[in-house]
Amino acid sequence: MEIFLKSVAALNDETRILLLRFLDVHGEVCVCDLQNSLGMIQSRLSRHLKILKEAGFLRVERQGTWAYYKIRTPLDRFRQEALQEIRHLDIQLPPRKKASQTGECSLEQGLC
Amino acid sequence: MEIFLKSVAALNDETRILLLRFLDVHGEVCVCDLQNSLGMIQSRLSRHLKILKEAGFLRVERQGTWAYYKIRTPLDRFRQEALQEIRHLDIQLPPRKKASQTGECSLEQGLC
DNA sequence: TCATTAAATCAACATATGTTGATATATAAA
DNA sequence: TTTATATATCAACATATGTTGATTTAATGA
Repeated sequence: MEIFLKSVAALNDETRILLLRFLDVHGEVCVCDLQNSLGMIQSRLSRHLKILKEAGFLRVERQGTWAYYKIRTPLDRFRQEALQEIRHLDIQLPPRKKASQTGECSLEQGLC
Repeated sequence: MEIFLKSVAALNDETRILLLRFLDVHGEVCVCDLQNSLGMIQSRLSRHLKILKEAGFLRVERQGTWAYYKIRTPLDRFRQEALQEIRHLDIQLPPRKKASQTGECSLEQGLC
């Protein structure tokens, strides 16, 4: 499918808009932290992150078992414009919980 | 719904992309001519034209029983950018059949 | 090797969206 | 008013997409 059509399809979901906004604000975030911050289950996040990545919005960098996602740079003109629109949306953005970095990301603490 | 989200939803369909491209090239076109040109049934066109209009892409002007649709001007930044992307898509655009203007648009000739 | 854990994938289900044919609405003309 | 015609809307159906819980995969460390 054309990359433009794929980009539009990727943008057509509120969960993915929230993800883009969150990553736009917080930079590089692992799936584990997204789970804790956004209160979403892992399979849901994994699905949406994949769609955004394949539409050219995100880049993923693996570090051990963690996968860190961030907005891809540079973005082409259309995706940049879309991101700008997303910045102007009235979104309640939950705070980032850095569970993985503080070692809280374990079964004992029930966070992941 | 936010107008941005509505715009994205409107763009997320190949029929509507084709309609935008067709109206971008041919200017003001009535539903009847769209039927003949694009080979689509009327209810399908009516649905998609409504969605594009409500997303701010199109304007409709009534003349008697005819409804002429065209790209709204001016378009805001994001929609303008989307239209530009659509101009670069590789779309097979069927020729315009001006049935309504040449009087061919009648039941006798089986065009409408 | 075995156990642990983060992330990806899968299967089942629910919801949303597009297509079609039929019907309703509205304008124009006889 | 009656008829014809362009467009809009509706109902039924099919397909696409999102959510969830379970399973699989892959990397790490004991």
